[in-house]
Amino acid sequence: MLEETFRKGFIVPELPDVEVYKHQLEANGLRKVIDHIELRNADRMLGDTDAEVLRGRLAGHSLTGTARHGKYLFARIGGNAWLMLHFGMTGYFTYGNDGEADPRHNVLVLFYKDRSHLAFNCRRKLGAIALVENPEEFIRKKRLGPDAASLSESGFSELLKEHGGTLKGFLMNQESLAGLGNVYSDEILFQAGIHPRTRLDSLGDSERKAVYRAMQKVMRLAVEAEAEPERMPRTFLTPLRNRRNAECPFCGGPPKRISASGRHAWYCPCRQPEPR
DNA sequence: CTCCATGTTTAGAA
DNA sequence: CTTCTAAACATGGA
Repeated sequence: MLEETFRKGFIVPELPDVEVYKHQLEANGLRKVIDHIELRNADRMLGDTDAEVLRGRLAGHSLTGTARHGKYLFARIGGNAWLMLHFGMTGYFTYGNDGEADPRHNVLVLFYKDRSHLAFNCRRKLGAIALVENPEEFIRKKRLGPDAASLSESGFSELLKEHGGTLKGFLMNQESLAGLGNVYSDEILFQAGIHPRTRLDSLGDSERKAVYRAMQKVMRLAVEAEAEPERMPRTFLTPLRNRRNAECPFCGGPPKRISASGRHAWYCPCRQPEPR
């Protein structure tokens, strides 16, 4: 069996990507005994977690379940211990049999007794690896907002009313809403037909509802496309980012790029008019 | 060689 | 208090 790489190239993991990683972990990494693990150049990603303690908690044990909050993935080790992974800007999994291709920048490899292995590849090492006792407490300590995929429409509307600033900033701030980053916040606003610099206090009920519906739609379709831009619907803006001669799927014109909330926001004026 | 992409943390300004 | 901006981190690609 060939090495199976689930992600290649330059992809920035956000909620839909991490949801896909969660499915990969569930399909390939659970209920098999880990023989040993390898940590490579992972010191700065481990934070307070002691490498030897992590080694001891994983070797000889199995992962028994998964959880996700925002961009954080948790794998249950058993008892009161979870392995927490954050994919930063360049993280992804590979899975294969021992002795096969071993990509550079693997920071954590779980070698199973059945001679397969699951590797966490993190080229820029801006992600994180940790041993966590209680995911809920971890989420509280990080001050993360509610998971974007777990909110009801009314819960989302209330959340919008509790915060200020711009829509783009709200969607990207993990403390207001957990899971979305630069790429998907743009996609949601493009699908909703609302300008990224729209202020929260100027939104009406119908606009709050439109953002919620677009958020649900974008996340569902992105996961269905396994978070690969080229497999997303033709009406998505995401595959056109940073592409030369890109044409808006609705008007044929070139999408625009502006600075918003410290990032480059892509949008199209044909359906996202300047606010006020 | 420089600049850029991105998430998160931290610092500081308004 | 909130909101916004910018730098730092790592590293390959343009």
